[in-house]
Formats: sequence, structure tokens, C-alpha cells
Amino acid sequence: MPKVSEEHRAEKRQQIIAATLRCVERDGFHKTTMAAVVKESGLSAGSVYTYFRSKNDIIHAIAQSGLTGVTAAINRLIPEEGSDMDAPPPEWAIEAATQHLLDLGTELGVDLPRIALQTWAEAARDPEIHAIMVPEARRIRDAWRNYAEKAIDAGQFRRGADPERIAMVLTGLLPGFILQRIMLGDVTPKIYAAGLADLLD
Amino acid sequence: MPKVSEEHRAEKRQQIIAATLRCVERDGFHKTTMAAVVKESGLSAGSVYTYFRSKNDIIHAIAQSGLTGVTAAINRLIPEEGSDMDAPPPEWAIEAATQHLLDLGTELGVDLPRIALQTWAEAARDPEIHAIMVPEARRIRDAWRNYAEKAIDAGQFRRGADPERIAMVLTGLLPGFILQRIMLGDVTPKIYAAGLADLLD
DNA sequence: AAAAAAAACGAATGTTCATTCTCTTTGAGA
DNA sequence: TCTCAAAGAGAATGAACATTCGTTTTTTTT
Repeated sequence: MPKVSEEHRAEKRQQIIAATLRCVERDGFHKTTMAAVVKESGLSAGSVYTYFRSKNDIIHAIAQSGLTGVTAAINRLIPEEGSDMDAPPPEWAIEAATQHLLDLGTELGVDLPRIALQTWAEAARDPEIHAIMVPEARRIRDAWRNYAEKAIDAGQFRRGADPERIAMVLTGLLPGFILQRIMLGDVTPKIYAAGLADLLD
Repeated sequence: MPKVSEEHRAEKRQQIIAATLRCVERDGFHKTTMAAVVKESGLSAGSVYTYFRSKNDIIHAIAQSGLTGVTAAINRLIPEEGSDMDAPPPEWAIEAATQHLLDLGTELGVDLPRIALQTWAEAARDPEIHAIMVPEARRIRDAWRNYAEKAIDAGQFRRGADPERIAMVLTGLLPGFILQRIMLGDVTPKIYAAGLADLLD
């Protein structure tokens, strides 16, 4: 084939990333071999290497896109952009966020919680990946703070409460949901949200 | 040396585990080479292999002890065993639990959050490690449920609230603390607890 | 329809690493 | 003090794996 269009190239890259995600869900980044990615993608070794310089390059691409896909949506989901509606109660927001995470995974055909966990573990040990992922983590926190500000205005929380601190707790609930889903498997968005409601009285 | 006492053997194993933990904190399980463990432990390759059958064997030992060490203590910390004192408010409990996690890490000379994250990632992809870690995860949840029951009695939460659900949320707050500590680095037990207090009104 | 340029292929390569093996040292028991 | 079984050492081994390379296929362009 001669030089191929930029869109086709992007599609192929996406196909390789999708194959890698399926491998990573099963085996984690380090036990995922390029041979497995090659097989899962249906391409050949040489071909994969015309789209990505290295395995590490694929991982970086995942670190960049993976979270963004999930959380840009959460971002939009939560804070009721410039509108006249009040911010929803936190249990509703948490249910929506966790549910969205699962739905997006279904849509992509992968178990997003598992992949997210592997990605975080990589970020914890590889400064480059950490650097790639921090901005998105910050964006999630900011989205929650944005929500918290509105929720304070709406009287959901004590007037004078610190929105950044509230955002820390709400941000923290997501990994907790993911981890318990992996370790104990019994948490659902609805139950988790109900638990938060119980906690809030 | 001739056959060595069982205690001495246990000490040596501990020494190797401690060395491995230092490596894992830096590099994760898969990028930690046996050469690094050997160097960090101050022993020789042959020697390490007289105390552990394999690298995997060391990892299993960590999965077994790692969490147990942390959380058995949390377990004791939270629920005010058979006493006449009321259960503390949840923000106090969360502050104590997260603070304990950091303190124990300091005591062991490692960053426990990082190691915990690596361990969870392993559990997510290796069924054997998962099986090793599930009972402890369950124990943490149970400890929180135990706390929740007492806290409901003490009027901290709505009478009729479901203690198991509340336990899910409280359990979930710990990984959230750990992950934000690694990704954003700005969370402390005090701030996190204050955030929870704000959330609770 | 021929040429050219890039993609696809998959066997070959070289490196990294866990584990083993042989040799040496050690110290508890006789 | 001497013996010997076990521990300690570290070089050697072999398997696994990412990446490359020489060749073949494809399809746009002329």
C-alpha cells in the first residue's frame, strides 16, 4: 500500500490501542506481550511498529486517551453548566459518575475499572506516565470542585464549606468504587450512592 | 552455616521482603528484578533463593502480609471494641485510618500508598494474588460495617441506615486517599477528614 | 498498465532476566 | 577440634520478549 490517509492511520492506531486495552485488562501492562497485541489486533508485528514506535509508545497513548475519554464525560455530566437548575445532591452525582464509567466500558467492550487500575499503577512508578496523567486527574478534581461550589450555593452543603476539600472526598470515592468492584465485586453505582446518602443522613 | 533456627529464617525472609518492598515502591513488581532485590537485601542470588522458591513466592508473601499489617491495625483502631464509649464521628475515623496508613509506612521506611497500589494492580490481573488478598479486603469492609453499626446506634447516622452500604463508602474513601496522594500529592488525613466533615454538613 | 512508495509480514536478533549450579564458607554438634 | 550439612556466593544458563530487517503485497499515481 502507498501512503495512507491520516484518518485511516488514526483508525489503525485506534484499532491497536483497542487490542492492547483488551490485553491489559486481562494481563496488565507488563505481562502484555507485543505478540499478544499483534495477535489481538489481527495485524503483524512489523505492521504494528509502523503505527507505534514501541510498546511504551502505545502505553503512553493509552495513558493520554484512557482517562480523558472517561472523565471529560464525567466533567460534562456533573456540574449543570450555565443553567438555572440547582446542582444535584452528591449521591446522585456519584451514581451518575460511577454509572458512566461502567457504561463507557461496555461501549468500548472492556472493563474500564481494571484498565484504570493498571494505568494508575503505571503512573505511580513511571514519571513520564505520571506527568501525562496528572493534568487529567487535576481536571477531575476541578470538575468536582465546580460541582461542590454549585452544590454549596444550592444549599446541599453547609454554607462556608471548602469546595476543594469536598472535591477531594468526591474524587476519592471513584477509585474506591473501582477498587471494591475489582476486589469484592459487590458494589454498584446505585448501592454506592445509597451508601453515601445514608452517610449524609 | 549449618541449619539455622526457625526465627533466624523468619528474620531473613523479612529482610528480603523489606528489600523487595523498597524496590516495588520505586519500580513496581514487574520492573523489580531479582538482581535489584539481591542488591537491596545485601545477600546473594543463591542465598535469596534458599529463603524463597521464586520471585512470585516473594510477591505472594507481600500480598499476604502487606495489607494484613496495615489493616489489622485499622480494624483495631476504628470500632471501639466492647466498651461504653460511643463510636467516633466518621471524619475522625477516616482521619485516624489514613493517618495510621502513613505512620505505618514511615515505621517500615516505605511509602505504603505506592506499594498498596501496586499490590492491587497485581490482584486485578493474577487470580492467585486476588484470592490471597480478598479475605483481607473483606475484613476491612467488615471492620467498617462494625463501626457503622455502632455509629448508627450512637446517632451519627440516620436510624435505619444500612451499615453495609455505609461501610462500602467508608472503605472506598481509603483507596481514594491513596490515589490522590500519588497523583496529586496534596491530600493529608486532616484535610481529607475535613472534607468529609464538610460533606456531612 | 507500469512504477514507486509505503504498508504488511513474520522469521531472525539480541537483550534482559529469573533461576540454577557449582564451589566456598560457616558454625552447630560430636 | 573435626565433620558435614546447610547457607552464601556469583557465574552460567536458557527462556521470554521487544524490536528489526529483508521480502512481499498493495494501491495510488503517472
